[in-house]
Amino acid sequence: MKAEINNRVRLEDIARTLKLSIATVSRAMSDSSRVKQETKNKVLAIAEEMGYRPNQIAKSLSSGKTNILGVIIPRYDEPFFIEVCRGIDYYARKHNYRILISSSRNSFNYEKENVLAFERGTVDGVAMCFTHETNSFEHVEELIDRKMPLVLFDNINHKIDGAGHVKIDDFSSAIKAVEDLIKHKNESIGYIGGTSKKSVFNKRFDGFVEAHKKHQKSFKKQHVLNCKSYHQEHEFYEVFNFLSKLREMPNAFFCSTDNYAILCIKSLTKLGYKVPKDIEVIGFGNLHYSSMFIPELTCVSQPSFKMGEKVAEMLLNKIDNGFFVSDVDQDNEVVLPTKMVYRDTTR
Amino acid sequence: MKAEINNRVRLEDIARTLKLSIATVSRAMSDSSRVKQETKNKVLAIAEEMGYRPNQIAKSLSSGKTNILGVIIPRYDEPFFIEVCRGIDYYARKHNYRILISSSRNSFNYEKENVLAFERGTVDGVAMCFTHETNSFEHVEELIDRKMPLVLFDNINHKIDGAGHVKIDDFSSAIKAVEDLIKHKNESIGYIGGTSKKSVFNKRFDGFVEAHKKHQKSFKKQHVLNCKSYHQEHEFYEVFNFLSKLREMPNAFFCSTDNYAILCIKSLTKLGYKVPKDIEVIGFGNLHYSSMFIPELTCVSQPSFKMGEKVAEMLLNKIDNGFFVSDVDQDNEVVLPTKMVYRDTTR
DNA sequence: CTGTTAGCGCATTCAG
DNA sequence: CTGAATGCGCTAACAG
Repeated sequence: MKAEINNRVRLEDIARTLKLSIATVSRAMSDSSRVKQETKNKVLAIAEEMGYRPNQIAKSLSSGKTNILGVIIPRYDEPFFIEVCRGIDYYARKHNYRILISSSRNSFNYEKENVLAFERGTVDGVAMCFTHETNSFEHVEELIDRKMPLVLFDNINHKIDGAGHVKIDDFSSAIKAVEDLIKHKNESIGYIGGTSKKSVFNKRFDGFVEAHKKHQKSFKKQHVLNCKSYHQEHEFYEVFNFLSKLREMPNAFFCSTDNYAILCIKSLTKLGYKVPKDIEVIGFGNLHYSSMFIPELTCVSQPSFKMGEKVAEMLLNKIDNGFFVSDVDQDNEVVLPTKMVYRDTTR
Repeated sequence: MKAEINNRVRLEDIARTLKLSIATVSRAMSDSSRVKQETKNKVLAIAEEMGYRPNQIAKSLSSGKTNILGVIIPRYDEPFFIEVCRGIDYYARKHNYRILISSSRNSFNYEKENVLAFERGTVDGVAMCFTHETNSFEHVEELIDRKMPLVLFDNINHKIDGAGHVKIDDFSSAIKAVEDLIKHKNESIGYIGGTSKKSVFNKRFDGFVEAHKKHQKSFKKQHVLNCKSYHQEHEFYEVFNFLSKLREMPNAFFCSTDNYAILCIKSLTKLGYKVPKDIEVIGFGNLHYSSMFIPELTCVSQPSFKMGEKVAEMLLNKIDNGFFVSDVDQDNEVVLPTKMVYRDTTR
C-alpha cells in the first residue's frame, strides 16, 4: 500500500511476497551467514526483480552510521582544496564512504555553521581546513566533546587535542626554496604572499626569513607583500601595484602560492621584466595549471591529493578504531614531504 | 540513559527535564503556532543549555526529506564543474539545502554507480552532467521512474523526458567565435577540441563548420584535432605533436575549451610562433585562470556559476512543486547566453 | 536457520 | 495549547 504511494519497495514488501520475515530478508541482504544460501538467492533475485533500493536513511538511523564523511574547506575556487577533496574522496570510496563537502566561503561564521550542520548526525566524521579568519576553536573542540572523529589539514595554527592533523612542513619547504634562490647568487629576494592571518603563509614567510638568516643575508621590508585581497582580479591589481611602485626591484621572488607567483610573473612581464632572465620566481603548491603557464612555474610541490588520502585514512581509522586511537601515528599528526620542482621561472 | 551513552541529547531528554511531552518539544522546536510562546521559550532555552542538536537522520526518516541535493559531475579536476557546483551550492544553501557531490571519474560505470547511490534515499533530487562515455540512458530514466527530481546540465546529448535541462547554445557560440576569426581576415582556421564522444564538443565543432559554410569558406581536415587523451600532460603532447607535424600552419585556431586553447598557445610558442601576431587563438569557457594566462585568453565566456544557480533553481522547483512541474519554463529546458570576451590572443 | 520484538529520534495524526 | 500513540524502514537482540 505505502509502497505504491511513494513507489518504493521495502524489505517488508519482499518479505511478504516471499512469505519470510523482515529480519530474514534484512539478513539475506547483508549476506549474513545465518541465512541459508537458497533463501539468500531467492531474496536477492526478487529484490532485483522488484527494483529494491535499501533506504540509506533508515539504515543510518538504525545502525548509527551514515558512511558519509563531512569535509569543510575554506572555499571551492582554490584548486588545492579540490585536490585534497579528490584525495579524500578517492580513499573514502574505496572504503565505502562518500564525502559531503561544505565551503566556508572564507568566513569564520560559515565555518561554524558548517560544523554545526555536521553535529546533526549526517556524517560519521569530519575533515576540515580552517579559514584565514578562524581564530578561536570552541567550535571544533565542541565537535571533539561530542565524540565526532575529526581530522584537520593544511592551515593548522593550533593543535586540537583529540583531532588528527595532516600538513606539510611549510617552514622547511620555504627555506629550501629560498636557499635555492640565494644559491643562484640573487642579491636581493622579495616575498609575495597571502594574508598574514593564514598560518601556512606565515610559516612560509618565516622560512623566507630563516633562509636569509642562515646565509647571513638580509632582505628589505619594502620587498615584502602580504596581500589582503581575495578575488583574483583584486589580487592582481594589488600585486601589480606593489611591484610597479618598487624603487628597486629584487632579483628574485619567493611566493607563498602558485597563484601569487603567476600574478607576480604577469605583473613583472607587464612591467617589462623577463622571467627568469631578469628576475627569478618560485611558487608554492604545484597545481595542475602551474605547468601550463608560460613560462612553466618552478615551485615547491605540495602533495595535495596524497594529503587528502592521508586525511581520509586517519579519519576512517578514528571512526573504526574508536575515537582517540590513531594507527597512523601516535602524535595524531602526519607531516607530508614536499619537493622542489624546477621548471622555467628559475635559471 | 541512552543519552549518556552516546552523549547525545534528544527531544525526549528535553521533554523529561521540562516535564513536557516529546510532541510539544518537537512542535516548539519547529516554532509551531500550536505552542504557547512561553513554552517555546523554555524549550529553546533548555535545548540551548543542554546542547541539543536535532538528529537530521531521524528527521529525514520521519519527514521523507533530506534537504540534500545530489550532484554528479564527470570529474573534480575540471574547474568548470567546480564552478557549476559552486553555483548550485550557492543557490541551494540560500534555500536550506546542502549538496553532495559525486564524481564519475570520467567513467560511465561510476556514473551509474553514483545514480544508484542516489536512489537509496539520501538526496531529494539529483543534478547531473553526463560523462563523455555515457551513451545509454536507462539509469537516468530509472531515476525519473522512481520520481526523483532530476536536472541535467552541460553535456546533454539526449533530452530526458521529465528531467530539467540547463545548457548553453554551443553551436551558435562557436559560430560567433569562428566568425570573428573569419572577419579578422584569417585565410585558414584550425580546430582543436576534446573527444568527439562529448556532445558539447561536437556542437562546437559543428559551429566551426557552419561558420565556414556561412561565409563560403573552407577549412582543411588536417587542421582539425579531436584529442583523445585525458590527462593534462598527455593532452599537451597530443596537441604539441599534432601542431608540430602540420605542414602548413593555419592563421588561427578555435579551441573547444580554454584548456585546449592554452595547450595550443603553449605548443605554438614552443614552435616559435607568436600569439596573436602570427596566429590567433580563441578558447571556450572563460575559467578564472584564463585571464591569468600570458597572453590573456580571448574566449567564449560560459556562465558556469549561473548555470549552477539555474540548475539548483529548477531542481528545487521540481522538488517543491511536484515532479513534472517546472516554473522556470515549459520545455523543462533553459538555454543560458554566452558572450565573447576579447583579450590578448586575438588581434 | 528463521521469526518476534524492540528500538533508532523525530514528526504527526488524533484525542483531549 | 498539550499529550499519547503510531510509524518512517531498517538493524539487532533474543527466542526458538
